[in-house]
Amino acid sequence: MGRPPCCEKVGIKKGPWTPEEDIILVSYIQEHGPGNWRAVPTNTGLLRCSKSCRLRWINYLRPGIKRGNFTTHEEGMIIHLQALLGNKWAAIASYLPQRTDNNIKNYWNTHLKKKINKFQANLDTKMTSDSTTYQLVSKNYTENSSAYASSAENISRLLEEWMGSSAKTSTAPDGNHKEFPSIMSTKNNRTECSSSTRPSLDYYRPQIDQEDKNVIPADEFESILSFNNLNDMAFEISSCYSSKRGSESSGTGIDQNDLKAENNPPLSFLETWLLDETSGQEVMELPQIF
DNA sequence: AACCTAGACAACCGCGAGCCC
DNA sequence: CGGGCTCGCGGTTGTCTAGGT
Repeated sequence: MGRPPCCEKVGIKKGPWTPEEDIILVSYIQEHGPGNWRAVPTNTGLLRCSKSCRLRWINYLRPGIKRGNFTTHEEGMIIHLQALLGNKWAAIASYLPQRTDNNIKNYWNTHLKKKINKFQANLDTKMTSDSTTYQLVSKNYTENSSAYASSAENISRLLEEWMGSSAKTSTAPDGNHKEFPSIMSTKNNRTECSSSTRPSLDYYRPQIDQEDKNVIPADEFESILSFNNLNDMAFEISSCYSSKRGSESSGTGIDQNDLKAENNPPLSFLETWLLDETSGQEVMELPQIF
């Protein structure tokens, strides 16, 4: 077919955007709105291809983009959504409205994948027993995520078993994050949930090797996987789900605030949501396990 | 001080889907 | 129906910078 590659035209600039270019692009979009990217370079005089303009806007200049460090809450959401959805960064980003798919993808590749790999390596070296649950946790975080996510049944089973054998709550301090100047600033509205009835995760937690700087601190990892994070994620997903369905969900009589307040196992809820989404059922019920 | 290396993030590329004519 | 165009997504590469030697 031989479609000419993007930005192959002579005179098209590549590389990092300058502040001047950003200003031109933002000014144009403020006036005309995003879209019709083909016309942007022509009308602005920018020596960039339309695709580059679009990416610059979406990934960097668009209002509402939160930049800087990810919070542990966001990390937890990404980890579990990645396990559920695979490398569907756009889908994952839809649950983190302040983050772009590119941002999440980069963060996954540079931070989270390593963290999980280190955690797994640590588990492999430290845990020699043949615990069923260890195998479950280990399996959960090392299998190819895409293949793993391909089976809703498998997801359901693993998550349910995993939740059934976890998890101890730990306070997850939010990491510092910088807000993009002059853009929407949103704070996490987090609700603490009691977890007194849940068994300790200590058994599955990696042993701490003080001399090994590569080992992820157990507290940090646990905070990522903490019940609070999972519960928040379930709540946020349920909110999105609710907004997707609009009046349908109100017909179920389920109050999303109630969902959060009642300590429902979040992954069971996720599982329900996932399966429900797949089957197209109208009624969403929350199993009471604890 | 110079060089090297790894980490972090921005930007690019190739491909596919959807739309329009 | 088919071809061209545009947009969006996911993978990959490029660039910058901080830390180490």
